[in-house]
Amino acid sequence: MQLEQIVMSLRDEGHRITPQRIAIMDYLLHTKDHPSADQVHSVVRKRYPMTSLSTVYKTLDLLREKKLVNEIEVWGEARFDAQVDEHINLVCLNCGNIEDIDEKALKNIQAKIAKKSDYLIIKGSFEMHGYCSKCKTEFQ
Amino acid sequence: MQLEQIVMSLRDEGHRITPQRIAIMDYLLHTKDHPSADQVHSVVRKRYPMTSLSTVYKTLDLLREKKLVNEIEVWGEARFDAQVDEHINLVCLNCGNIEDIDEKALKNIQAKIAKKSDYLIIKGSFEMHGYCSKCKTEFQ
DNA sequence: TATTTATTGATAATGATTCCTATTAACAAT
DNA sequence: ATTGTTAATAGGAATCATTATCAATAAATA
Repeated sequence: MQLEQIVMSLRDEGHRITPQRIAIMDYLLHTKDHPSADQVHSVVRKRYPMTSLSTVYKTLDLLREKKLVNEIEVWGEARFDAQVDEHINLVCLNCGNIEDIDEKALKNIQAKIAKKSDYLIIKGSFEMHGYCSKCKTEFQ
Repeated sequence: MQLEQIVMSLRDEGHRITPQRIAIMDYLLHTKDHPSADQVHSVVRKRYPMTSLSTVYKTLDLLREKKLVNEIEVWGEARFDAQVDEHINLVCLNCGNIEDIDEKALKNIQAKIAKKSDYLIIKGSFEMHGYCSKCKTEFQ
């Protein structure tokens, strides 16, 4: 999704477009870091020093509600990602790095479970934990 | 896994077997609640009032390290489960209820990802979020 | 340009988890 | 069975991510 589209859809729903919100969205759209709220704050602050941590939290809440960002919990901390399509998050147990990986079979599984279980399924959240390419040499 | 086996394997590794540890393990082995540390504490306390929350946390840490319990994060809170085989956790977005569901295809996916990615995969963690049978009528 | 009110920033409050340490008790050795 | 060693416990303090509060600010509209 493009920044322009996101801005328009937010504006359409009556939300105000502030420099802080643009900076946060722009950063998330262009990074693969899966940053925490605190990381978002320090990165955005470099260009927009007037951005507070409260605002970062509130903006991330808004973007999550609108399903414009995905949130996963790692080590008791929320990590954010503009990739909102169904995918698997690879989480490094050593350095905390996160990578996205696509897997077509997820859709099938999701459909199967939706049938099999008595839950009304809204979304999947799939993680695999291990050691990333940089860390794995130390741990095998 | 049976309580007896767990006790033996812990003792073999030099860990002491205390009434608190037995009570915690016994509860986890016999519930489907996926309780939080606090819930474990209050349930165990009914039978063993001398059990402290610190001890619950430390016992859960130990059991997690020994891969005798599974831990997942829901709403910023850890939830525990004696089911340690690969499975999917169904999480209710309304009441926080968690159910386990088996899905053979997970093994295939895990194998595929292990090949496809450059991560050294240790374990998977699969969740599907939605509304449980009790809650879903209010939300559709 | 003025008006309305959502948003922001700063700080306090919350709550799950971890840390700390004197006391207790499991268990091995006697 | 008794004792000694030391892991485990209790309970309170500390930590830290997140949420709540609210006066000041600035988008958006007329």
